Amino acid sequence: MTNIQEVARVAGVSTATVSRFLSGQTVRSGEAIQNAVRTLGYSPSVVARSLKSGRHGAIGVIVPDITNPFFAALVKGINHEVRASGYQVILGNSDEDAPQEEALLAALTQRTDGIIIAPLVEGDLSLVRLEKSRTPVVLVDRDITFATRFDRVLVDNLSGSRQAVEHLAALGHRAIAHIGGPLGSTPGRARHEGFVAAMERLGLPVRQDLIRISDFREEGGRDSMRDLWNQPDRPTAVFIANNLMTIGALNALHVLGARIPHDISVVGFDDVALAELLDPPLTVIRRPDIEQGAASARLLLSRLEQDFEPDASLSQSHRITLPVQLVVRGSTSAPAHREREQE
Amino acid sequence: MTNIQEVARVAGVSTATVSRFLSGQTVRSGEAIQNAVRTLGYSPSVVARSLKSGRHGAIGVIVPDITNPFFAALVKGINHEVRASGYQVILGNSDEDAPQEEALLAALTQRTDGIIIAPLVEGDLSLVRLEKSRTPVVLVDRDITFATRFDRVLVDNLSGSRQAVEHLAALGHRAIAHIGGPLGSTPGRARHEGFVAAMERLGLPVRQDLIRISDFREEGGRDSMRDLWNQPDRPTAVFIANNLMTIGALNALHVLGARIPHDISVVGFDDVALAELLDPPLTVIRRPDIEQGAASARLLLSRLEQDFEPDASLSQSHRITLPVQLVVRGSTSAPAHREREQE
DNA sequence: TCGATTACTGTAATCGATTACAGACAGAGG
DNA sequence: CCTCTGTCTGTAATCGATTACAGTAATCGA
Repeated sequence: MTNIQEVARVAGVSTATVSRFLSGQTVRSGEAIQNAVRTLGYSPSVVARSLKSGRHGAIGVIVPDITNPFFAALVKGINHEVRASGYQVILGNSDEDAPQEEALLAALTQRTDGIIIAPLVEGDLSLVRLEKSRTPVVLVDRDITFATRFDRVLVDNLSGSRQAVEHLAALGHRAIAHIGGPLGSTPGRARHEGFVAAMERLGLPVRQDLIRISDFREEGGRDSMRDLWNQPDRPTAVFIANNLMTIGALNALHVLGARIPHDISVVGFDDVALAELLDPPLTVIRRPDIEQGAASARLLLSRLEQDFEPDASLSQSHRITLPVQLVVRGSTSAPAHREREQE
Repeated sequence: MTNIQEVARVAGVSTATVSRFLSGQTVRSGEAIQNAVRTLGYSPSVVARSLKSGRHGAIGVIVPDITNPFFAALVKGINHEVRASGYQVILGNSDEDAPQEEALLAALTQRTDGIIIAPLVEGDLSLVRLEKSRTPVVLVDRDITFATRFDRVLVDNLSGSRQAVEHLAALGHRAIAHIGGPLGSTPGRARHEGFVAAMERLGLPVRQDLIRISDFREEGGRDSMRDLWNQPDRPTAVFIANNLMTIGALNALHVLGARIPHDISVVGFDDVALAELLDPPLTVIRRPDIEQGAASARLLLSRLEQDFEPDASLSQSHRITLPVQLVVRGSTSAPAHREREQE
C-alpha cells in the first residue's frame, strides 16, 4: 500500500501539504499532488485516520438473528438511510447468544461511532456499561427505562394486540389463546399486556390455560400450539406474538390436521413472506420494519452530527413509536358451531 | 478511553512491559499491571493495533441483498464458522447497486483481512483491481475464469437443473418452460445450460418460446410467468432458476387463477421458507446454503493463517462445488389430460 | 571471585495520517 | 526602503500500541 509519504516524495512536497490538499485546502502544487495520487493509486488509510481523529466513519448494527426476516428488513432500512451519509454499516449477528452479543458490542464500540442494537436481555450488565460510555446508541424494540441516555425506536405493540383481539372478538370469538414471547423483553411483555388489556376491555375471559409464554422461536411456537390444541377445552382462535412462533404454530396445526380457520383462527404479529400464498393466507399485524430501521438510522446519524457541537449533547433522548396495522387475510373467520355449545 | 500509557503509569512500569504482559510474556510486575488494567477498565485499541500490525482481525462479507433468505443463510453459516476464530465479521449490503458494491469493496479492503463476496457483475473492473491486490478473496456462486487468484465456492447448478428436468420428464411433461437468471452470472448461465442439456439428453424439445431470461428478482419472475401463461401454447411445467423469481411466479399464477399442479407443475431452485405450508407445498432444488457460507469462511480463514508463512502463498486457489438435492413436495404432478391433445 | 548466561526492563522507532506552530515569501501601504 | 499582512509551506508532535535494541540485575558454574 502506498502511503502519504510516498505521494509527498513523488510530488516533491511535504506530507502536510498533501494532507491539506486532500482535505480541500488550496496549495501551490495541487496539480503535482493530483498526479502523484493518480499514478500511485493512493488512497488514505482509514485506520491511521481514525487513530488520529477518534472517528471511524462507521456505525454498528447488532441483531440476534439475521435470518429472521424482520431483522433483515430492519438492516435494509438502516442501510438505505445511511448510504448517502458516507458512513459504513458494520453488521454483527449475535446468534441469540448473550456472550457473543457482549463480544460484538465490545468489538463494535471500538470500530464504530455509534450503535443500533436490539439487545437480547434488557437488564444486561453490558448495557449498563455501555450507557456509561459516551457512544451514541439507538435501541430497537427495547423500551429500557433505566437507560435514559439511549434513543429508542419502538412499534405500538399495545395497539397491535388490541387490533388483533378486537378483530377476533368482532368475529365472535371468546376463547382466544395467546402465544407470547419472553416477558423480560419489551415486545413479549407489551404484546402480552396488550392482549390481556384488550380482552378485559371487551369483557372476554382471560383464561390462563389459554396463555403460553414462549421464546419467540419457531420450535417454541410449535410446541405451544400443539399444547394448546391438545387441551380438553380448545381455543377457537389464537394470537401469536411474532413471526417465527407463528410459523411454528402453523406447522404444528398442519401436522395435527387442524383446518384453518374452520377449527381455529390465527393472527400473527409481524407479516411473513409469502403470507398471501399460504393455505390459507395469513391474517397478521404488520409493522413498518424497513421504516423502523430507517428511523433508527436517522436518529443515530443526527446524534453523530450533534456530537460535533458538544453543548447540544445535553439534548434529551428520543423515543419514537411507529404504528402497526391489522392485515386481514384468510386465516380468521367466525368460530365454527362448536362455539355454540360453550355459550 | 484509557490507554496503555495510563496503565503503565498506574502500574509503575513502562508501556513495553504492559504490552508484553498483555501478550502473554512473563513479567515481574504482572500483578500490578493486572490490577491497573482492572481498575482502569483498560482494553487495547484495535485501531492502534491494526495500524501497527497491518492486520484487522476482521473479515468482510458483501452480499447484494440481505433480505434474500439465501444470503441471510449464507451469512449465518459464515458467522457460525468464524465465531471461534476470534475474527469479526463485517457485513456489507450492496443493495444490488454496482457503484455501492464498489464503494463497499474499497472500504472493506481497508478494514478487513479478507473478503467473501458474491459479486453483482462478473467482469467488473473492481474485481480486476481486487485481484491485483493481495487481499484474500472467496467468491460465492461465481465461477470467474480470469480471476484465478480467488477461491470459489459453488453449488452444482448443472446437476440441479438436470434433477428438476428429469423429475418433470418422469412425470410425463414434455412442454417444460424455464425462467432463468442473467446469463452473465454463473448461476443464471449454469442453470440455463443445465436445463438445455438435460432436455436434449432426454430427447425433449427445447422451445425458445418457453424460455424466459429474467433477473433473479420477484418482479421478473412474476412478469415472466404471466407472459408464459398467456402464450397460446402453454407449458405444462416450469423450472424457475431462483427463490425470488419462484415467489414472483407463484404470485402471478395465484392472481391468474392457475391451479398448481393441475394446470402447471412448478419446480424452483433454492428452498423457500414455509415451502411446506404453501398451497400446494413447493417442490424445489435445495442447496446447502448455510454450509456454503461455512465452507467459504473455512477457505478464507485457512488462507489467512497461511499468510503467516509466506512461502505457502504460491498455493493454488481452491474451487469447491457443493451438491444440491431435489425435494419433491406437492407442486409437481403428471400433466393434466390437456397434454394428451398435444401428443 | 569472575565471566557467562538467563530473565527481565526501558528507551525509542515505527505504523500513516493530521495539525499546531513557526518560518518564508510575496504584495500592499506608508 | 521598510513594515505589515496574508498565504502558503515544512517540521515535528500526536493518536495508541508493538518491538528491536541495549542495558541491568540475578544466578550459575568454574
